[in-house]
Amino acid sequence: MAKKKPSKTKRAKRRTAPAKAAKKKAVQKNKKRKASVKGSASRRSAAKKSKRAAVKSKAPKVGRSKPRQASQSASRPASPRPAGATAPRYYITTAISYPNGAPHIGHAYEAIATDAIARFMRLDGYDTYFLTGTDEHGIKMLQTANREGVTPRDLVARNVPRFQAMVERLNCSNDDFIRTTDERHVRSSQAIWQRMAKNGDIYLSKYSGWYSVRDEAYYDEAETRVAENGVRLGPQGTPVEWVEEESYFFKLSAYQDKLLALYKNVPDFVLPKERLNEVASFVKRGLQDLSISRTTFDWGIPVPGKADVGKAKHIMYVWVDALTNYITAVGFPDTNDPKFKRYWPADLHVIGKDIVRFHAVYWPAFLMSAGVAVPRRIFSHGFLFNRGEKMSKSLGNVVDPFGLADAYGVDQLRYFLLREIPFGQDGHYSHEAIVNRINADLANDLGNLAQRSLSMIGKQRGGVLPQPGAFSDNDRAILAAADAMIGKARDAMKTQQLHQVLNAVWAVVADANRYFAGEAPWALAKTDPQRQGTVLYVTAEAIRQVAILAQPFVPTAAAKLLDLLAIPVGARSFAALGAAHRIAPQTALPAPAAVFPRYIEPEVAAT
RNA sequence: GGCGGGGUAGCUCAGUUGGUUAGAGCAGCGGAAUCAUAAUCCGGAGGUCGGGGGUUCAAAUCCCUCCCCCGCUACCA
Repeated sequence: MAKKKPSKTKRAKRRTAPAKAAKKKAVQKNKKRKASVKGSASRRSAAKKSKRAAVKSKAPKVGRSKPRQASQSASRPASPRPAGATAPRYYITTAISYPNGAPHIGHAYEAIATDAIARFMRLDGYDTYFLTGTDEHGIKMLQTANREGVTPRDLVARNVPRFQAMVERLNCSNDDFIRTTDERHVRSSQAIWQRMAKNGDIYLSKYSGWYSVRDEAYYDEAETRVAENGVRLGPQGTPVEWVEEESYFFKLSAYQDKLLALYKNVPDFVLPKERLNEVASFVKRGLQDLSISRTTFDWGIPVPGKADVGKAKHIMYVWVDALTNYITAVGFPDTNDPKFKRYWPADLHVIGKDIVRFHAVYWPAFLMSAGVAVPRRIFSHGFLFNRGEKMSKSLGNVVDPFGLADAYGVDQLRYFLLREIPFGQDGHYSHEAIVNRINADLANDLGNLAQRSLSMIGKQRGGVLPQPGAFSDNDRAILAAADAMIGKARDAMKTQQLHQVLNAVWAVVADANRYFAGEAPWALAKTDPQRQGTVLYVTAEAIRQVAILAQPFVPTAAAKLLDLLAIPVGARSFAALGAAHRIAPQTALPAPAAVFPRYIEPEVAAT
């Protein structure tokens, strides 16, 4: 996922190093079907690396960056929105992406996962509001623009559309795409600032430390050393000088107890759980006040009011500006806005593990100071690592979201990322792993099952779904397994275990294949047509439920499959699952067509 | 350095209030079937459960210790 901006506190530590690399491990292979029943999941520890990366300390804002994506798209195939005034509401967000470059797979992963959750909740009857967007201010943006000889505004105008296009390409169903350069966000940020100031939590002081012009970073004195010639050098070997800059500070230190109380009262405020433990221990050690403005550059939101102290013109530094996007989108500062009243506090902020602290510490503290409710949950996902270089060999640019989508298909990419990686843990992707999932789970297991059963109905049943006879024990068993999916899915979704949802659904696909092979309807065609009809009916019903539950993950293909089963668009929500809504017999079905094509290695041309 | 998590089949993992022959998926091997997207089904094989001690009638599961990996954090220079 992504990370965001760095933080800094007065002297901050430097850390610049980006993440490291990946671990090792090998690849996996697999082909055939997979699907196991129990699930496995384990999310346990997510390993990860990243830590450094995040903070930096440079002078002014600096960039955040990374993850998330956004955009609102209009496409969103299946996934009707129930909404309705009486429906429970669900507000979910991704972190906003830092568009100082092109979107990468980390942004795509976060967008896809968040979209799957949003679609799931919608299908389950929640009036869901899904937000994503871009975090456009900061010194990194300014530096990138300068390097390229354009203005920050030009840079943003050029890059943001790519993020919007990515979200659309990935078939994300976001309801809004916020940009921190939106006028609404400027007002919102200034409003929350004033609320915090009014509460007595903002004061003017000095942000100082050993600053390296070359590194554009502040260092702790301990990180510096004096060279033989008397020049003090930073860890990178560059000269540093003592700099004091006027800055506004937020009294984060005053929120230690309140934050600890929050973590204690809401044990699942941060998931996976290990992350909350880390955050809590960090807070317990004591919090320093936070520098929240800068005067050395101006690409940011101006600090409101009498902010211009002396000659210095302050702009907000990163976090206040960035985090506030979540309330801006629902109408803040107008707390009477219908959207604000309905959707805030957010139910879930999906973010990268590198920015957990900012969301679990700063954000709730800002909100408490401003007198606004805190979000209900922060879910931190892991990082993705490309295992091996095989991917780029014959596929060229596959590491970028658009390239991956072109090479494998959007549904296939979504399925792979959400099924292969326990949500919350780091994951690896490789061409082999993706192809295995596509062919084994999608093409062989589900696609082939649908194809063989539906084509049988087409060829031997005149395209009409048979009227079933009395159900046998085997019939009842597979139907019961299908009926039980939604319960398992909801259970897994309570803690965003997306891979477990898919695990439960595909376990039924495996059951259905065993059932189909065991009943051998192709043989029954000659010996017992009535019984064959029952088997085909039961199989179609199982596929129907699988397809409905697969919609959040593979929206386009699932919709296509439901079309093949002639399921009305209005009967595709989770409310249609279970024994009370069996597929209607004697319905004319359209001619079957492949829903999940098998991935065939492109001809290597080659020499 | 402190705290926390983890080292189980080729790969990804599940399994710990201790107890029959340690499980799944994928890969691999063999067989069946032939409706289907060279897909499906079945079966065997495959593991000193990181190493070493210990407790116990019995330990992957408990205790001690060592090695390695990862995360948060601290500090040393």
